[in-house]
Amino acid sequence: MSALSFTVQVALHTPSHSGVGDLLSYACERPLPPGTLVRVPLGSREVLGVVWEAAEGPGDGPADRALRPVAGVLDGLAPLDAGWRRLVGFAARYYQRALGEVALAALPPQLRDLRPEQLARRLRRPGPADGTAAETIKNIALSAEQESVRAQISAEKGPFLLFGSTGSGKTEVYLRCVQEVLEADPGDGLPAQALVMVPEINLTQQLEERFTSRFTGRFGAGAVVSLHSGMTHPQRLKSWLAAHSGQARIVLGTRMAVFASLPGLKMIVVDEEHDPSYKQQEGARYSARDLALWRGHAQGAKVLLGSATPSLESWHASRPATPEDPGGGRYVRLHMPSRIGAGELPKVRRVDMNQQPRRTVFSAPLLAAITERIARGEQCMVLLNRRGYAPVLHCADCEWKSDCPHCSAFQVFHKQDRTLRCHHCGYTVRVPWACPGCGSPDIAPIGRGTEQLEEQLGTLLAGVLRPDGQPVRIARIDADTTRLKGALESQLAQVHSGEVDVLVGTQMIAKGHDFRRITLVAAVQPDGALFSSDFRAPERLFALLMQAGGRAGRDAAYMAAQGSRCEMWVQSFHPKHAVFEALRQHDYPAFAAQQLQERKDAAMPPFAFQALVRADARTQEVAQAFLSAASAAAHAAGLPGLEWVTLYPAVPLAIQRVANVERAQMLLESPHRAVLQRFLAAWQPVLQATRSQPEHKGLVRWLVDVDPLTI
DNA sequence: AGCACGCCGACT
DNA sequence: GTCGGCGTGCTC
Repeated sequence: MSALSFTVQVALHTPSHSGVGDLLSYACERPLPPGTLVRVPLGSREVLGVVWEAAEGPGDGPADRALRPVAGVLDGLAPLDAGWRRLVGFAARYYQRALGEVALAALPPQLRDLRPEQLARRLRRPGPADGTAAETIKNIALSAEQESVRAQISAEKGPFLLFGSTGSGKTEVYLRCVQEVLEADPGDGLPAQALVMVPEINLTQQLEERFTSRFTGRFGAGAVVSLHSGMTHPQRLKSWLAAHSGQARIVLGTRMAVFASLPGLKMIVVDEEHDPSYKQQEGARYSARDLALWRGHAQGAKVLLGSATPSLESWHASRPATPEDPGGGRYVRLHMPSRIGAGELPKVRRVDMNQQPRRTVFSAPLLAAITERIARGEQCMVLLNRRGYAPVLHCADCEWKSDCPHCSAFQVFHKQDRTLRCHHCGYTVRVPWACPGCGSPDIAPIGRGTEQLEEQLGTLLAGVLRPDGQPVRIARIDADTTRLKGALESQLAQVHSGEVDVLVGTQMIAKGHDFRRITLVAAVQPDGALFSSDFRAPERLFALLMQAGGRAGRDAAYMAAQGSRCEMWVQSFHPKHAVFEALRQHDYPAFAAQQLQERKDAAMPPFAFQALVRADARTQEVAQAFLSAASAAAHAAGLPGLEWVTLYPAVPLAIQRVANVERAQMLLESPHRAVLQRFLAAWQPVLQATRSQPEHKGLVRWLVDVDPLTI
C-alpha cells in the first residue's frame, strides 16, 4: 500500500453555479506539477481534470473527510504550461464562468473519454516525418505597401491593426510575418509557433492549403494543423497534440483555437478581426479576438489583427496618440489601401426603390446590368441575408400568420420541401393547403428569402443567353444548400469553373472566397439593418457590404481583358443613408469617425463597457422578477463599484420566447472595464443566492454575457 | 451538469 | 409485482 501523502488541487468541469468550488482536492502518492492532466473520481463518475496551483488562503476543502485519491495520471503528456493556465484563468474570471468549465472546454473532447492507457497507446504512434526538411522558401515579391507593413510588424512590438482593402494582399503579409517569427531563434529552447485565426470553418481549408504549400518544405510535413469544431474528434485530438508537443508550428483555426496549447507561441494573427463569429455565443461567452490580444500580451507573442472594415473597438484603440489624446495608440495602425493584382474597387450604384413600382424585387436597371454581364460571360452575385422562400405565410381572410407555436417568431416558408420551419427552435411542419385559422385557401407568402430570389431570377432571366448560346445558370448557396458535408466546396467549385452565371446567397457567399470572374455584386434588400434597435447594426451592414463588394473584380487581368468595370449595386428605400454614402466612397475611416462620434455622444462602446445578465424562465414575469431581485440585492448589499455601474431595468429579449422558454435580460454599463469586472465578480454570489430563494423557483437558468455583441 | 436516490402511476 | 416518470440533493 502506497502512502497518499500528497494533496493536489484539480480543476474539473463543475458547473459555475452549482455550489461546488472551482478546485477540488485529491490525494496522491507523489507531487504532481500544475498543468498535469489527471482522472479523478467525482461522485460516482470518473472525470478528467487539470492539476492547478493551490488557491491562496486556507483551502475550503472538506476538512471533516478523507480526500479521495487521484485515479490516474495522463503521464505521457507534458503538463499544460503556465501560459495556458493563465489564459484559462483569465478567461474564466473575465467571462464569469467556473475555472474548470473553461479549462475542460479548452481541451479536445476526446481527451475526456480516453483512459490513460488509451492515450499512451495513441502517443506511441509515430507522427508524420519530422521537420528537418529545411528547404528555403520561394517567396513572391511584396509590393511596397506590403513590404513597409511587414517591416513595421517586424520592428515593433504591437499589437497591430492591419487595415487593408479587400484584395490588398493581407494573407501574404500574414505568411511573411509568420515565416519570420518561426525562423527566428526563439531563445527559449522551444520551437516557435504561430496561431492564425479565421472567423469561419469554411475559410480554414483554403488558408491551410496556402500555408501548407508555403511552409511544408521549410518546416516539414505536419508543421501546419487546423483546429475547429467541424473536425472529427480524433482529428482534433491529433492537431491538438501536435500543437501541444511543439511539432506543429502553425495552428490555423476558428475561435476555439485561441485556447490551443502552444508552448512556443510567438505570433497570433486574427484575420477579419471585426467578424462577430469570434464571439462565442454559448457557454463561456468569450471573444477570441480579445483573448488573443490578452494572450499575446501575457505570453510575449505579437498580435496582428487584420480587416478591411475593422471593428470600431479596434479602430478606436489604434487611433494615433496625440498630446490631447494620450489614450490613443494602444494598437499600431497599419494601412494597405491598394488592391494587389486586383482591379479597382467596385463602382457603387444605388437604386432608389421609392422610384420603383411597389413590391419590386429586382429593379429594371439592376436586371439590365445583370443581363449585360451574363451576355459578356461574366458572373454576378446577389446577396440577401435571409434564407428560405419567405419569412412568413399569411392568410388574406383571417390574418393568420405562420407563428411558431413554441417561439415568438414566424415559421419560415421553405418552398423546396414544402415546410414551415422555425429558425430558432427547429420546429417544422408541412405547409398547410388551407389556412389553419379559417380554412381559406387564400394563403400566401409575404416577403422574400434566397429561395424565392433564385426562382424569380430564373423567370426574369429566362430568355437570357450566355456567350456560348446556353441558357443562363443560376445557383444558390446558403445554409440550406450546404447542409451536407462537402456541399459548399462542390458548389463553390461550380462557381469557379464558370458553370454558374448568377450566384444567389446569404452572407455565407460574401466571406473570403476568391471568385475570379464575378464582376457585379448586388444587395437587393439591405434596409432591414438600417433602423435596427441594435446599435452595432450599421457597423455590421457596412462590413458585410464592403466584404461583398470586395468579391467583385478581384482579377485585374480578367477585368482588363473584359474591358469592364466591376460594380456593387445596392437597392434601398434610403439610398442616401450614411452607410451607403460611405460605401459609395469606399471610405471606412469616414464611416468609422461618424459612428464613433455617435457612440461617444451616447456613451456607448467603445466609450463604455457593457455586460448582460439574461434569465430564462417558464414565464416572462419570473424571468424579469429574478433580474429585478438580483439588481435590488446588489444595491442592498452595496456591492463595490455600484457608483460607477448602471443597472438598467429588466426587459424581454427581442425574441422573447424560444422553444417555450421566456427570456429576459438586464443591461449593465460602466465607463470603466475594471469597475464593471469587480462588480460582476462580487455580484455572482448574490445572483446565486437570489436564485435559491423559493420565489424564483420557475427560473430555468441565468447567464452573464460580458462585452455582448448584440443587445 | 451528471448521476444517484426516492417515491408514485401503467404495463407484463 | 416491476419499469420508469422526473423532483431533490450531492459531488473533494
